[in-house]
Amino acid sequence: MDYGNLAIMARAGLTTERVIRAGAEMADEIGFEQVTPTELAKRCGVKTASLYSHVKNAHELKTGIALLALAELADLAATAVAGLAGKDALVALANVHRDYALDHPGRFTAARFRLTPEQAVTSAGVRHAEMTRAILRGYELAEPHQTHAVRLLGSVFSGFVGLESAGGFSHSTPGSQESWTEILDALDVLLRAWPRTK
Amino acid sequence: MDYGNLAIMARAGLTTERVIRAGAEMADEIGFEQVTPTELAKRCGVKTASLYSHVKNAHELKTGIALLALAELADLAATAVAGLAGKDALVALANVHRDYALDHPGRFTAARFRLTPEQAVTSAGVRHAEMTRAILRGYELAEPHQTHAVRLLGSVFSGFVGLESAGGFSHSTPGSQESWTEILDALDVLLRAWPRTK
DNA sequence: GTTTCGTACCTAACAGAATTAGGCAAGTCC
DNA sequence: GGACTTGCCTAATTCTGTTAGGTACGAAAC
Repeated sequence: MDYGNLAIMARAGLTTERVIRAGAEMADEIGFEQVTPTELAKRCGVKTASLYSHVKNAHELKTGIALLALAELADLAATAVAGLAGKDALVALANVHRDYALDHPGRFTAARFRLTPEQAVTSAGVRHAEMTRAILRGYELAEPHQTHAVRLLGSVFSGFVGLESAGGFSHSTPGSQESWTEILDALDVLLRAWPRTK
Repeated sequence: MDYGNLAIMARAGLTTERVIRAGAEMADEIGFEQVTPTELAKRCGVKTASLYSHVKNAHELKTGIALLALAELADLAATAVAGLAGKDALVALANVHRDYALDHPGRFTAARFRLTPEQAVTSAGVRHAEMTRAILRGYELAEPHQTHAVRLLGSVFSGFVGLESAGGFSHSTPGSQESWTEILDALDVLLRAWPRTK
């Protein structure tokens, strides 16, 4: 065995948590799809095989990043909407999603990583639904309309931000920021005039 | 060389088009991410290396499937909305997206594959935007509101269908179909009462 | 009918990624 | 100081993506 480099061979001191956190940063820099055990090991200053002490395999690594992103996003959302109601809360929640996607593109796509049903119910995904439901209190929507509205908002946030970060709006005018503010205005109007025909 | 199997070694007769079409079917069966030259070659009854006569590499294969899906979807949308206006057109266009995603999950995620700007403008993606714009004629929205509305509709279609096929709505009541119809009702209301404050 | 030619397909080889097995050694608890 | 845990390593295996170069099928040219 080669002990020539003992002095610089200090342990990296990795844990599962740190590995996943490093993976999340890597996703933001080079893209979620490009996150690979080999590349992540290089970043952690460790041989590839050593990662497998902390993470079972590549798929579990990605799952871990997805769960981390969902939790982070839920935390940000919770503090953003605290103390707000009505349109202010709506705008705050919406912007949390958009800003997160712009600041952390890799984590954002990770958050859309397909989870198993068991993982999904354990994840922070449920907190997102609860939070969306919370901001709808100001609009006085009874069930089942409230659930439908929750799903609409989730769809718009996820859809708009997904299209925007995929470059879908970048080659036409006006800029996406204008559309975003007007769409939020429109959603506010819609939630107050929600059709309750049934 | 081994000529023992000459009788069953007839040429597969592949072309770029057929390879991509086979890839699209494969995506629907096993998922877009799992579409790989190795696996596709098996399906085509050909050695892996032989695919590279028709497709430059794995990434170009995926791009080809994405462009195919976008074109198919645009064709379906065009015939679905032909002769319709107002809410009928809105519902028809929306359902084309949802039905396509349910029938062809692999192709649907392929349609969201990230393209280069050059590919994007050449793709059928522009036809989608034009079609959405067309169904908005019935709502008499002037620019720039029309563009904002186009983007909202795109976001809702893409977002809802994406969440639904990822299982996002499958563990709560009511069923996603109910939300879908109510959301379309709501969008119709919204488009007629679109805020034009500026 | 033979020659010519393009190309669909092959074999062979390699690089890189994921994964497993087994071993050393660094820090910890007595 | 000895024993135990575990973080990290080396080594080997397998699988996928990709390139290079060759062979034969099918059609068109002569």
